[in-house]
Amino acid sequence: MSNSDQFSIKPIVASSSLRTLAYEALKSAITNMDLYGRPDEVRLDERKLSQDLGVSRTPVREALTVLEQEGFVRSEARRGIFVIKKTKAEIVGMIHAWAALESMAARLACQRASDAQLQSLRTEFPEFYEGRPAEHLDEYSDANIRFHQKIISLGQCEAIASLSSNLLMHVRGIRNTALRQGERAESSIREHVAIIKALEAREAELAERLVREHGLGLARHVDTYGHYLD
Amino acid sequence: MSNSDQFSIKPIVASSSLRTLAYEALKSAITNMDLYGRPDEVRLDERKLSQDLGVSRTPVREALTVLEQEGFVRSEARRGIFVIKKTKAEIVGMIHAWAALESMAARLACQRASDAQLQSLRTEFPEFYEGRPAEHLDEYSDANIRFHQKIISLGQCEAIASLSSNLLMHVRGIRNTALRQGERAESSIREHVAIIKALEAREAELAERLVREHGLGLARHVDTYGHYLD
DNA sequence: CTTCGACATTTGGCATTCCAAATGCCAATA
DNA sequence: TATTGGCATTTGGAATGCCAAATGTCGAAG
Repeated sequence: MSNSDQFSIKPIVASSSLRTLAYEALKSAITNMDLYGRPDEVRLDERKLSQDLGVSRTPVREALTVLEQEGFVRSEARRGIFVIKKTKAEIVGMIHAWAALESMAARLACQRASDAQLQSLRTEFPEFYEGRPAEHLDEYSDANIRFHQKIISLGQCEAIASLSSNLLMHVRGIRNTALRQGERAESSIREHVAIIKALEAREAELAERLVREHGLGLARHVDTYGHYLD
Repeated sequence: MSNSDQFSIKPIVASSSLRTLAYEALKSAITNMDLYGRPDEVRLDERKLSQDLGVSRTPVREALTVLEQEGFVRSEARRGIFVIKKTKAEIVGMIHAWAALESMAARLACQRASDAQLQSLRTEFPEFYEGRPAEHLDEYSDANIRFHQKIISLGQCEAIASLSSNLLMHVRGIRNTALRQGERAESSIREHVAIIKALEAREAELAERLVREHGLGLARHVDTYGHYLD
C-alpha cells in the first residue's frame, strides 16, 4: 500500500542539467540569428561561450555536440565552430522531407485520430475561415506553423513527430517569409481548408495527397523565389 | 606557380578523432548486440568503456551524447547509461517514417535521376529476377537493404538520405528477420520488381505509391507478427 | 526478525589542466 | 620588395580530478 494518493505528488523538480541549459540558450541564439543577412560565416568560441554562460567548457562542448548532430553547427578541429548556413538546395530538401513525413502523418491521422480530434481542427484554426489573411500576417504565420504541427501530432507517430520537429527548427524562418511573397497566403489557406475537410471525412489517400502537394508547392516556391538564400 | 604536378600528392591523412572512433565502436557494438534476447536492460559504464577502448572518459562521453541524440542510449544522471530497447510501436513508427521518406525519394528519383541510373537498378539487383529467394536468404537480405538505400540515393535529397540512414540503423535487424517470416520474401520481390518498372518508366506517382505501400506492408507485418519485441 | 539510518561506494556532471595542430606575425634573408 | 623560417597565440581535443546524488551494505535498535 502507499500514501501516494493522499498527496498530489508534484514531485520532481529535477532542474535541467547545465548541458541542457547551454543547449537551449545556444539553439535559441542560433535560430533567432539573422544568418542570411551577413555574408561571412559566424564562428563560435567555446571559451567565450562558456564565460558568457557562466559555466565551464564541458557542458558547452556537449551542447555543441548535439547542435552539430542536428546540423546547426559544424566543428572543425583546431579551426573553430561555425554556424551552418544552409543552401537553398538543402532547405528545399528539408521541405521535401517534411512534406513526406507530414503527408504520412495525415494518412495515419485518418486511421487513428478520434472524431473529436479531427473536428477540433476546424475550431482550432478559425483564421482559415475568415478570409483576408494579408491583414494579420503575423498571427497567421503562427497559425500556419501550428496547423502543420497539429496534423503531425494527430498522426500519433513518435518517429514522425520527432523528425519533423527537427526539420521545423531549420525551416521555421523560411515558412513565414515565403508566406509574404506573392499570393502564397491566400492559396495556402485554401489548401488548408481542403486538408481539413479531407481529414474530417477520413479520406486518407486524399488527405495524404493534399498535404504532400501543399508541401511540394512550398518547396517549388522556395526553389524559384528563394534566391536570397546562398 | 607550384611543383604540385610533380608529386602525386596523396594528401590528407586526417585520421578520425577519438570521439569518432569511440562512436563507431559503440554504435557497432550496440547495433550488433542481441537486445531482444535478454529481458534485463543493458547498462553501460563510462569508466569501463573508456578503459576497454583505451581512451579517457571525455571522448567516450561525447560519443555517448551523440548516441543518445540518435536514440540508441538513454542517460540518467547518477543512475547509468542504458541501451534503449525499442518497443514494437516505436519500430512500427520508424517504419512508417521510413516509408514516407523513401516514397518521396522515389518520386524525386523519377524527376531527377538519369536514364542510366534508373536502368542500373535492373542490373544491380539481378537477385530479384532469379526467383526462389528462399534459397539464398542471407544474400537476399543484403540486396533488400541495398535496394532501398539505392532508391533513396536516386532521390538526390540529402535531408531524406540522412534521416533515412538514421532510421535504418534502428530498423536494420527487423527488416531481415521479417523476411524470414511467412511468404514475405516472395511478395517482397514481386513488389521490388514493380517498383523498378515504375521508376524506369518515370511514373512518379506510381513509384511513390508502390514504395509507400511496400513500406506500409512491412509495418503491418511487424505490427502483427512482431510480438517478440517488447 | 524487521526496520532504519549511517557510511562507503558507485556514477555521471562539471571543472580544470594539458596538449598538439593550425594560424598569424615579424624579423631575417635573398 | 618578396619570401621564408620560427615563435607566440589561438583553438579544439583529450585527460584528469573533484563533487553531489543515488545506491548498497551492514549493524544497531525495536
